[in-house]
Amino acid sequence: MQSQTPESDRFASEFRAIITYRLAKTTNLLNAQAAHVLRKNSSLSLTEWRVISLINAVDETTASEIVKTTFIDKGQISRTVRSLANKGLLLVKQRKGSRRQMELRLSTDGKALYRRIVAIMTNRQRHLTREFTSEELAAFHSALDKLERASKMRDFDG
Amino acid sequence: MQSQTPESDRFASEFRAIITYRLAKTTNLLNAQAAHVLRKNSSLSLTEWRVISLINAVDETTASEIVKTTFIDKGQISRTVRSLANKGLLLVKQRKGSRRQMELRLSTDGKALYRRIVAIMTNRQRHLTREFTSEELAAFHSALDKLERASKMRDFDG
DNA sequence: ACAATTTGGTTGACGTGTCAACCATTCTTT
DNA sequence: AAAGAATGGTTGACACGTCAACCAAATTGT
Repeated sequence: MQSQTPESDRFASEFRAIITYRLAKTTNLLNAQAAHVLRKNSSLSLTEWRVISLINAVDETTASEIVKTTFIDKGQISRTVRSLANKGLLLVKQRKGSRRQMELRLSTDGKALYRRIVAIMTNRQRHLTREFTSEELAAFHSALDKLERASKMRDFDG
Repeated sequence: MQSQTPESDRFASEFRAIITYRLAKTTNLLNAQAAHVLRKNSSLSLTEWRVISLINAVDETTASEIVKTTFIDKGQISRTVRSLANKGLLLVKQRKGSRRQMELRLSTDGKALYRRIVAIMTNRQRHLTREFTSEELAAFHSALDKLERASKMRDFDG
């Protein structure tokens, strides 16, 4: 092996400095990794997996609540919910006292699948954060918080 | 103001801890912001903008070099290059001594556009990192490096 | 009680991302 | 010099994300 920097060096200095570029690249790599792991161990897409773990976490929820927490598109959630229900992983029923809100829960199969996959994903999470001290991790989260707040602004001309 | 957590609290604790989830969400918010700013000030997509600034940085390059540095899909780069060339922002010519490699440079229009947009994007970058000390910024980059390295692993079952 | 607004969810159209197959050219090996 | 492998780039098919229009139910204001 001759060099472990796969990146051409002419680009490196300029672009490593641009935070959004770095962030997008790392996120893409991590999402691709997650998608790969999911494909290998299930028939879930990344979004499906996120929805499943979200529902598992609170036991029972609605589509709109998922939208509010994840910022994933309404339409995408709607379709993902249907696809999970079709696969028999999700139970959808009218919320009592409402003719519009849908109560979402994992089915028995859904719970079993969740348990199987979460074990793998927890391994992954451990692997990803292996080199982090807990201070580093906290600092990282706080940096993401700052960026998230700063992402609300829309105008940088004027 | 009554509370600055827009997120339903039932989800918060579980999910804030999952680093890839946090990362994906922040990246999506930032990408949406960038896309919005670009739409408002130009007719460039985010990928087009990235390709333009990449080319600007090195003055002259090829499609495959862009692929290697960005990890953006070959095909997508190919189409983006064509679309930029059609808009007159990019000059594409056969690299001398090769009948296959294409030399990519910004046209005069491309350079002018770059200068106009980069001013806005630099404002944005400043705004995004305003609350960061330089140590925090360095720590953040180093965290991304670690994650990037850890993203190479593919198996977490076994 | 009525209209106006908001909320929960679905759908269609369209743009972007991703994968794999493919072709022509160049490099390596023999 | 020919065969095989690697490289640079294009294309088509398809999955996924994003936007806007829409509908029905629920809430608010008068």
